[in-house]
Amino acid sequence: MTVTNRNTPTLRSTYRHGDLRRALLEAGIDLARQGGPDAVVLREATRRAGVAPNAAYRHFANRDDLLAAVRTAALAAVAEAMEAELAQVPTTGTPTAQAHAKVRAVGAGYLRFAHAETGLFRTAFGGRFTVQHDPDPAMGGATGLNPFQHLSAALDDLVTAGALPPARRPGAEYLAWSTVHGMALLSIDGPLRGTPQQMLDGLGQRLLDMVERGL
Amino acid sequence: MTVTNRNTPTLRSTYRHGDLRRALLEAGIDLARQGGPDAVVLREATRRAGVAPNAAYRHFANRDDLLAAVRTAALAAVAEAMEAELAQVPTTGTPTAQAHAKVRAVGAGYLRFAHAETGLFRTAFGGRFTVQHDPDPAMGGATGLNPFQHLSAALDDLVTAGALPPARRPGAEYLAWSTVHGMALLSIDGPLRGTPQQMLDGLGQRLLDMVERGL
DNA sequence: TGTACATCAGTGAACGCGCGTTCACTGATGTAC
DNA sequence: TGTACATCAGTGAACGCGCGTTCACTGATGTAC
Repeated sequence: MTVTNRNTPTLRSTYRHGDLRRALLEAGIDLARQGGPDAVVLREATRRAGVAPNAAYRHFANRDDLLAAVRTAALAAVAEAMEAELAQVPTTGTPTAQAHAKVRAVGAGYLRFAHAETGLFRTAFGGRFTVQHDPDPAMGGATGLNPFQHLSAALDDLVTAGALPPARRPGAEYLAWSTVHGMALLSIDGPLRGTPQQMLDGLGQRLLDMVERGL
Repeated sequence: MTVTNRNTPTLRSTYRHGDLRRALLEAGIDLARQGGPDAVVLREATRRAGVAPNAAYRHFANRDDLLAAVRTAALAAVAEAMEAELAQVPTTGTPTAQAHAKVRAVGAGYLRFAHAETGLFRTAFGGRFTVQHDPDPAMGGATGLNPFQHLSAALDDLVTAGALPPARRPGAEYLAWSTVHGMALLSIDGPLRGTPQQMLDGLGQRLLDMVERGL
């Protein structure tokens, strides 16, 4: 692992702390998990890492830089939740049925993540955010696809299976995403807050029915 | 207007400032309009009203109390946007057509408001919020209906007109609201940010098509 | 109508808070000879 | 292998900031007689 090369800048294999960057990032993720993006406080992260406040500046340009790293991790976690749902889609059944199931899996993963990991969800999608259109290993699970790309892929499958007219494909991800994003937020901050998971799941399924019929 | 009664606490008709409560509230609304809920800063509101910071405590219990008043005003503004759209629904046409048009009007009002008054929208629906189920003059326009109640009424009309099976009515407001809420947020904070109003309107119409078909 | 009094809206000054960030530093580690 | 040196991760102390909020006050206004 430790390859020192005369011609390239020397990379130290260890730091005094061990791996302070990772420790700070993980503290940040924990803070986000509990309190959303505003809870990602640089000083608190250093406190949890057992280090002086300014030590963070060796690893992150500033507080926003740390927050951005936390957000990337949160996006990856959303992608993993989707992948967990996708993995449960049976490979039996018609291509059409499978394609529909995949779209539902992506949506259900999103909704369940929002409910189970509220703080991380709000960190990923709570403030301003954009989506990348190219796979990025940092943002996905095994596949390297981010949440948006999982949705796109599922919709493409729907077209391939003949379950969605190609003419309706453009922009469809924004319609589907809107739907599921809205319910996620209503269930976190809005009037659906406090609704038991079971009812939320039922409502989520009705929502996905609506999208299937409506797209 | 000034009725002084021996048996009830005396109500002064004027204050030194004139009406500091209103001045602070309006400053707060202005701050929210420009920067969302976090921008509603008590000290800044007093600055704009030309008054010492602590003067606010004569009229609001604390900063949260001021924010709550601003939020109520923001909700009323959303309701008014909906009412403006509803007023344009032609009274000709079948009851079914009218009912559909009303649902669309409510949705379009919501989406347009989110785009035109981003800060107020985020103040109304950005953080934790609940909806009242009883009309409250403070929250509505002429009707006193809040945004949620407008949506409910429109869906009821859809059932009455026979365009929505009664069995599907319960919970339908959450499905419809989710859809439109999600797009509103994607167009404010998400990947739809910066999309021109015209395209957003088109996407919004497709979204409402989807809801109509899917409900 | 005039005067003494009570009310209470707004003042002026100060508080503690926790934050992000900068500075000059120190001393453990890796490197060159 | 040993020694002198350079690097740079983490330290310690301090900063200015703007915030919400509390305190004792003052003086314009309305009220009672």
